[in-house]
Amino acid sequence: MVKINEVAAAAGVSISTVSYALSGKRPISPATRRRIEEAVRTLGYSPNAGARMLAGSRTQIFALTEPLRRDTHAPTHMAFVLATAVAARRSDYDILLLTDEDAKAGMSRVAANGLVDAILVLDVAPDDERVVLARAISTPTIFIGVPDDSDGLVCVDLDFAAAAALAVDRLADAGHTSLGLVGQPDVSYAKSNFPPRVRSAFEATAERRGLQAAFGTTGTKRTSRTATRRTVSQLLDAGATAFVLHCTEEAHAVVLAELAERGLNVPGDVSVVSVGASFDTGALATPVDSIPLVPEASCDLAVSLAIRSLGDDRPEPGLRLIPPTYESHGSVASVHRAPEPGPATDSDIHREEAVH
Amino acid sequence: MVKINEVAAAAGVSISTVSYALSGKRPISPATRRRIEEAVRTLGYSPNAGARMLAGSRTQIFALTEPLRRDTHAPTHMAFVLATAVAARRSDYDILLLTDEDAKAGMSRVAANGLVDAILVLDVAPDDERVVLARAISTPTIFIGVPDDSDGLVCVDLDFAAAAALAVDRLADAGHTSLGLVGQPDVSYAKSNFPPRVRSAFEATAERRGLQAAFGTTGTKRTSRTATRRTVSQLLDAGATAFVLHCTEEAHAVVLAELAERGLNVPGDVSVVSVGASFDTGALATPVDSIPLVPEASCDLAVSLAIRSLGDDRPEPGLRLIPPTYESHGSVASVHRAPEPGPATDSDIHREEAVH
DNA sequence: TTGAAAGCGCTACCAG
DNA sequence: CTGGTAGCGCTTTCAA
Repeated sequence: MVKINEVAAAAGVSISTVSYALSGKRPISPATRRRIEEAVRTLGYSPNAGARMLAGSRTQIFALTEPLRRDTHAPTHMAFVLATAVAARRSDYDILLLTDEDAKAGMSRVAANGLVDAILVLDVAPDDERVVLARAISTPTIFIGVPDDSDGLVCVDLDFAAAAALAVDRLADAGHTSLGLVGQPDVSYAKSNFPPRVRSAFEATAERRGLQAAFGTTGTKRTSRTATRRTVSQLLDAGATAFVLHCTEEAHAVVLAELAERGLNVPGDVSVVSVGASFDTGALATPVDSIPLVPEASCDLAVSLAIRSLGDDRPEPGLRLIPPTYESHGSVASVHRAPEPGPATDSDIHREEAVH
Repeated sequence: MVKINEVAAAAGVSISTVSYALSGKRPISPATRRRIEEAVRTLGYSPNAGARMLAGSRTQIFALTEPLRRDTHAPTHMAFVLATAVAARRSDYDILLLTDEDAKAGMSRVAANGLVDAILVLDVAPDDERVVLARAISTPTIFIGVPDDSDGLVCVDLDFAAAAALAVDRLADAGHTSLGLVGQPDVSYAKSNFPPRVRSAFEATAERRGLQAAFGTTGTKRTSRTATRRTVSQLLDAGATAFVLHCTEEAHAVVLAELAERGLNVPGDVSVVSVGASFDTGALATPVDSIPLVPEASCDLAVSLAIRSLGDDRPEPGLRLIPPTYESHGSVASVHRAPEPGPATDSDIHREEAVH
């Protein structure tokens, strides 16, 4: 492994000059800079990571903690890991994986031994145990996701509540008066932080707009075809003319297939909007309007906050909620014929039932 | 961050004694050892990672390179990453993620700057570009998967060929004379290293045993329900009375559903064996015999080889193929009635058709 | 069984 | 604009 003194010798300068040329922390004459860069290239020099850490107290490594529970949706998770890694590399950072059985052990360790400059927290649970730990350590920590108690933390996420509200508003504007939400498997409402946010915003906005709102999940522990089908039919029975989907790609496909089988046309008979999907809903059998969850958006922001945490303008603690965007794919249509007013009672209007 | 001299002071010994007590590289009297451990605990000492790297030239970090192509099957991939991380932590190693757009860049970098002690290569392609690089760098590199040209490399993998052969043999022993292989999406046969190994061993063993063998994939770029269904019916049309499955969990479910819909009973009418699955085939609607791919097996071995590479008994280059194991779940039955010998010609016997 | 001290390769301060 | 050099915190000889 070639070291800095060899580069210095090859370029005919001192090692401090090489160091400064590489870090850009002080002006170097174009001539010497060129000679140094030349030497670096021909010798294939790359500064020793350990020495750098020790001397500079910057490791150029971020830890990424991910509990990897059994019910984690692998594709989405992978998209976040990838997006984080790419964003980090853009700023010359590497990612150290912390998949500890006991998430706290890994975080404490890297916080204590100075292996990483900051910690990024993925797959945040409502009552995440990493929250208390983050407050205790001095290593800057950024949450990608919002725990119940986010006091004093720096958190980044899609504004799921606004996304759900946006979906409901669009459908309401199109004249729909009865909506159905096809949600995640039951377990996600306890273990993850965002499904509940979607659900309550869905219900609250529907209530505000005076719409009927029904809710159903796509399984117990994981997405199941039969549970999804059952939910679709129950939501239809409840009178839904529009669906909000907050579920896996497979569940999207099942919902669309189920509607097609019943001869229901999208958007002719039923309108559909997807919320928080991180795959391309335009590529489904029936393209579906989407208010997507964009991993790159959250992860880029998280990385830039992590980097800022190391400098002077440390970011204020608080939530950074990314505003939702609406992608049209033609799956929402206005309701033209007046809705047949059945013998609806007041209590029906605000009904919201869990279907499992 | 508390440092070694503080521990030494607290324990009333020299810093070298602390260092040796922690590394166990020389005998320490029980009394001093106790005092040191005590001090370490109360002070919460953890040796500075950078200093350790610099002085000891051991980083306690392994790089894990994973190209993360679009067609990567996320759940399987995640299982391997997790298994690697867990195995590494057991030996006090952390995992640095290398998801570079350009895999080679990351590997060269960590090899040049000494950030990692060894590199683990995941998701190996037949003509993987990381192969040439691995030969060029001095950082020990372990492949989890087998590239076409594995000369001089240390590779670990399930013996997919033996697994496929075992499946065919079991079915042949049960009296089946016509087998169908439900494989991966087409693209995997070019981009991945193991699907071709399964397919060719399947065909070769069938030929050796004098069986008919037909082959079909589960999609073009990714697993699709319709493609899988079509393959099932084409294999049945080809006369298959037994299926070997080498596909995703979803595809397994589709195959079983398709058989059930046709009133075909498993194992009464059709026998089924799964090869290379890393999920629980016993938990499917119809439990299926399995010759599983166990991520832990490959990853544990890979990690132990990586560690050995750092010591004196460096492992010889070469393939370490893990022998397959057979898990019964009752999905294979003997064929009792003699097979009706249709007007089979010689060319039919060895027919093998790709169904897409 | 224990200590003292020489580096590991780099960053960043102090000089010039 | 450029050099010299003192550490960074640890591991590991060399001595006792």
